[in-house]
Amino acid sequence: MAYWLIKSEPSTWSWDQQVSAGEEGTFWDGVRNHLAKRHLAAMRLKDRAFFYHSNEGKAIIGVVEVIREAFLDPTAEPGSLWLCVQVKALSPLRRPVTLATVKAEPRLATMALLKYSRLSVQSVTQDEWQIIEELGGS
DNA sequence: GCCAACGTTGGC
DNA sequence: GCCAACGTTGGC
Repeated sequence: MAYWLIKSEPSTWSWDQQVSAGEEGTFWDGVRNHLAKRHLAAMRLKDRAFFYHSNEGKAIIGVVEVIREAFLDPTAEPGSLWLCVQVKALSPLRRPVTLATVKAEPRLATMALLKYSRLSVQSVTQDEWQIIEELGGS
């Protein structure tokens, strides 16, 4: 199983909204960056992703599961090849892991979140995943 | 093919 | 509100 991190501004799409979407989940659409697209394409059913609130919140707040692998993003211009996946909320972290906490943890110094702060779909290593789950209280 | 201008993202 | 990082656009 692979691990990811997806970002959303809570004013656009929040963790609470993701939870409200329930088992059906939602299309994770609107990604318009080629590296992010490659990550979407590499996602497999049952992969997990951290849900990160950017701008307001600045914290990893929950975990989602990939419930449909990459398909053409219906919100993209006709003819373009942007992709999206479908995800559903799995569980919140008991304690959100803030950006400050990630920065303060030496073992997370190489995380994409710090290095490529503007990338909206990032991959997460298994080590990073476990450390963040620990920090999040699970 | 280079690079300046500009728009967007996202942290502070 | 500012600004750094980065992607895109368009003139040359």
